[in-house]
Amino acid sequence: MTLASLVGARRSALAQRLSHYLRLTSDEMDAIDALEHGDRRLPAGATLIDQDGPVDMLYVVQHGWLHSSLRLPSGGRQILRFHYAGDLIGTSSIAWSQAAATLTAVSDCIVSAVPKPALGELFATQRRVGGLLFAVSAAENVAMADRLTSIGRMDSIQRLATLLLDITARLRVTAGGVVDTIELPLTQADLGDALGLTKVHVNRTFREMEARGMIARHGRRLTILHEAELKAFTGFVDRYETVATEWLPAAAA
Amino acid sequence: MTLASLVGARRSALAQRLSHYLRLTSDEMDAIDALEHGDRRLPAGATLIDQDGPVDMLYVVQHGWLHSSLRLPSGGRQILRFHYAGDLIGTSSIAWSQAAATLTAVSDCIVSAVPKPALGELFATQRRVGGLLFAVSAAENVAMADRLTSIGRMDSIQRLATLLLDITARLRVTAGGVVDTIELPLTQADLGDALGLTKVHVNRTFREMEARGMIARHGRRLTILHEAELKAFTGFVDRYETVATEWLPAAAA
DNA sequence: CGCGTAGTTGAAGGACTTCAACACGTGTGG
DNA sequence: CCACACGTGTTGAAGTCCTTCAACTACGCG
Repeated sequence: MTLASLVGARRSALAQRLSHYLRLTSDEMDAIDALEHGDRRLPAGATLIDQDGPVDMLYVVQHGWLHSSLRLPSGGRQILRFHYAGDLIGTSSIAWSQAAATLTAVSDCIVSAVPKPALGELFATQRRVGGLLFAVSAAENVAMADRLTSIGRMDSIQRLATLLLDITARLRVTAGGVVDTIELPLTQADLGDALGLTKVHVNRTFREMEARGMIARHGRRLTILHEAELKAFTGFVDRYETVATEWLPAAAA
Repeated sequence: MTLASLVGARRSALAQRLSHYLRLTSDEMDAIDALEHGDRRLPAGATLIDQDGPVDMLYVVQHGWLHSSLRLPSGGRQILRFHYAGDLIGTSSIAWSQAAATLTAVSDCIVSAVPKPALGELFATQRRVGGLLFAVSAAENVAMADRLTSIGRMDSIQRLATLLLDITARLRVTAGGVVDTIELPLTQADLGDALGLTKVHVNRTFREMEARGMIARHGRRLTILHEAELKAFTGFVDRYETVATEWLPAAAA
């Protein structure tokens, strides 16, 4: 038992996330909390990690959201995914000592640093948690595959609709309860970089979706009007709702 | 020590792959070999797992290659990635009990079945191997991000070039030595589904690349003529060459 | 030899891009 | 306090890349 657990201090967002999938013992939660070595506050727009720069840390998102992106030789940019509270990010530093992607804060954020060896220790000492992290990583892989499919095989309306559904689904987890209106801190240029479109065409797509009554916008506030229809239309599946855990061994004594 | 290791029987392709990244103890290799419960032989074109079908197994590719794909409500198909000897596939079954994607044999294949609980046991008993699998999964994530960027932000020539470079790089690992000519068992329709293009346009792109002297084709045999230039042109990076392991704990005694 | 699959080509059309201009809101310095 | 700059959003017109449709060729296999 750590002091944190005795005094009931707030758990790491990672521990909260993982306990959503699996009932963790307090030893396991303590071990996850103990990964973190210091918080870092990021204003919206700040860069946490820069592509091709050296990295020896991972981070846990505690609050706010970020995105990871790749810069192209030709000058373009592709936004790869968005990261929310409870996500373990910068995992490319696990496989290499150079960052594969750039991490940028979308909103004001708080992230906690995790040294790589601490994660190694977690795999060694907590029998189940490593497996659970692997499962979450597999789920993220599938979510990325969905994005790939969206960009490779759908038109601009479906692409944008899928992304908006994805963002609202993820934001709801932290917001709690039913939310159908979200505050989007992304520019249309950002959305274009995420969708493989130009900002001009993102704008036209927004207006077309409004004209069809799919969404409503007021400034940066965006409302999805017919969510069920939109999900059917795009074939959207929330990959983060559940993760199977029955295959994991029992927790260590 | 298992019998297999005593008599020097062939190691699982997964053990071979992992020992490329990290010097494994014979205990660790035995544990990895012990994951596998029976081989399965697949002719080219056969389906190993069908999207939305039930799954309770993972597979290790021992020989040949496969691809995973998603079918769209609209009838289209997106090929997500190719899997080669040493890959652990069907990992979406780790996170759910339904398959997220379809797995299809590209060439004649041999795969070994791995029950999910066996993998859980591996995470519990082999301190380092779980972490290594997590690192490999992180690398796969980045490779997928590269594909996403390719499809989202590149024109057809760059997309096709990137894919061809990727395939030759991966095939070389098993072929061993320098190979600049590969036998492509993929149809142009397959390539289109992988690249987010139509088969017609894949054909035109091939011919354009030939005309520019980038590649040569004779039937299904394909030669990359100026690999270095092509890599610079596309910004291709082989994400599987190395995986950092210095952060892993020491092997169990 | 004929049939099916894969590859190839042309012509027309459409989705998205590019370029360019303007509108709007916000913050900052004169 | 207003002028101005700047980032973001919006719109039009022209152009490009890729798709669609349709036909035809080449190849392998019964």
